[in-house]
Amino acid sequence: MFQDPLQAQLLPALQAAFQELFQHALDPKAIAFQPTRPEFEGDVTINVFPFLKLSGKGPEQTATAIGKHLHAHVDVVERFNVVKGFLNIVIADAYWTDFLREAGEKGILQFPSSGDQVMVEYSSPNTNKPLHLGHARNIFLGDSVSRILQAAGNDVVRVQIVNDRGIHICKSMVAWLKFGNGETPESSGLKGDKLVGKYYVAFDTAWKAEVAEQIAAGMKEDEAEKQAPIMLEAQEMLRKWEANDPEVRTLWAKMNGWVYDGFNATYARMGVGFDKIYYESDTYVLGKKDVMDGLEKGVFYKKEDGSVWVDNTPDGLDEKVLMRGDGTSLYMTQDIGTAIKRFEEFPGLKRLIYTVGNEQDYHFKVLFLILKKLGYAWAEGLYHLSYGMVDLPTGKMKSREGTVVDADELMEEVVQEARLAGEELSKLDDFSEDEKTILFEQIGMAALKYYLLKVDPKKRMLFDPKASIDLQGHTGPFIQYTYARIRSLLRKAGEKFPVVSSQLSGVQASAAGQPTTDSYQLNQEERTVIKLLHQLPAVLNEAATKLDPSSLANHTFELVKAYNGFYQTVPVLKEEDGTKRNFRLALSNAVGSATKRALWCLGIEVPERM
RNA sequence: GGUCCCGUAGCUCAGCUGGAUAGAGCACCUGCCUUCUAAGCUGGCGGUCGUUGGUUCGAAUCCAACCGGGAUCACCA
Repeated sequence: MFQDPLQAQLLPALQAAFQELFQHALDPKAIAFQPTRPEFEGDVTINVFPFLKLSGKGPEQTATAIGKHLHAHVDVVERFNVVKGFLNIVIADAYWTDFLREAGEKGILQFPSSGDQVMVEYSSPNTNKPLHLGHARNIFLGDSVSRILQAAGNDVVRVQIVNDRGIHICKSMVAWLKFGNGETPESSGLKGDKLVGKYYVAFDTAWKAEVAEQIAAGMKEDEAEKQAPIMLEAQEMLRKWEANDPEVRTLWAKMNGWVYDGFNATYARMGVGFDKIYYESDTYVLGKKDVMDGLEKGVFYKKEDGSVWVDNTPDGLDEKVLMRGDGTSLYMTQDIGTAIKRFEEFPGLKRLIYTVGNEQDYHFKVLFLILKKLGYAWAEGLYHLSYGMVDLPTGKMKSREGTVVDADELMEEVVQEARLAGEELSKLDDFSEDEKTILFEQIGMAALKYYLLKVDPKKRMLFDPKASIDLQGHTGPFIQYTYARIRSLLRKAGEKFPVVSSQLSGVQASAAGQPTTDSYQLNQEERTVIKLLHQLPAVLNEAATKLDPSSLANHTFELVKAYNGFYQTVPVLKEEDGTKRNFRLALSNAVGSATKRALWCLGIEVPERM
């Protein structure tokens, strides 16, 4: 469990002060430390309004008394001032310089191992069509949350469950047999998932034509939709699949194989991976036994037609069917069985996080409740990482209307845009073509990932194509640029002051070998940067707790923004005072390392130059 | 209709365990490249925090109602 080291010093001191001054105990939960607003002097502010009832004194009096006591008893409290009920505390420079030294030595964004194993499920596509923008939000979110949990000390198992069976893939198979003429990814040059998606669309087109024909011949619409010959073929295909028909199974395996090749190429470019992949063709048989067990235990009940239900009305939900009357399974049946299987396979698992869109909020509420009712203690560790839909400026994405944004095309576009912008700046003349390709890939992907991750996951968001390829302002490339400038600065420092470069991780040694942490006086810009750096671990902790990368993304932006202000106004290499220069190099180094690590948590790479 | 989520600057978003004069980016206007990378930095413009009421010393933040937008409530996945 992470605790802010500064608050760890101040909190007990504050409680002791209050006890001594006013003879009352302060509830630690009632105490809120906040960063002092920039218009006042101070680093940490304590709001004493909530304590007034206990202190029996006015706000100024209370704050002043506490301030004096803290100043007298806590080393790091340099001085304080009181504005109304706000006690603004100035923390000693030595505290910040000590922190910076540690940050340089250890890195601040890797917490000690908790030993907890956490499973994160994300992506989980169907195999009948390529990945799109909606998947991109899911995948970047799941990947980033996995990284954040790892940085916070957890052992993370990344999984996805691929929906590789069902009517959807049969549709692609039927259409491919009818219209494909044996087309393959090799013969067509099409990516496997794109090829299969093409036949899914072809199915839909042919089916619609048949429906229109039958309606023209006098059939009712819903009847025509069900009775269209091609639809009957797809259903027949599904039956054969379930009967293990060898021909159907072979075709199914072949086409799914194409899709996986395509998905893997997309995942590779996204920079994400999985430790284990579940397939619904394996898991769809799971759960029936568990439902029957629940029935025996009296957790579920059976209706006259033989279907099995759970009554969740006492919990404010509805009744839910878990198994059909004919004994065949439903989505819920499989999900129950799959969850149980996972905890059997990974007995050490503490938590299981499902990254799934918020249209399934109800489904997961019911699923988790059912597993609790079945008596599984681990059900407390289940969590639905629910995220909002991605809208386009033109409205909702609809696959039927062809308004989906393809993930591969999207990535290609942002990378091309990065190339255009990069070539224009003509800063990269000495880059080889290969180096440029890598750089533009990094920049484009940073733009895309940051754009999708900076927004609170649970909120619906708008995808503006123009803004997503922006390289300026509140963007991933802006942060990368700051990092590249820091790296450049440090490279030059290494050339000009070779001795210094070996000491960058330590602030303590000046050119003369004298310790400087005790006496170093921070200027305004240094102080601002170092405080934001100091907050970063708490932000990581919050991101890990809330499973929300956006807080980390936003704070990292604030940090590098502050650093840019420092960089612009405070000389580093040009500083003649060796102590100051070393300190500023160490500060730059620490910001660079932390930035790199924070971006890593977002799945974003950093270039050494750009 | 029941349940859940959302509504903050022209646009996109922070802030929401109640606290000081509500922030950032984009856009628009302005200044800064003979000095460490100008993919940067400065300054300016821009707000009845959906509405109304309540709780409180104090509300964008909590509560209620209403308005507007969305999701969900299948023997689909």
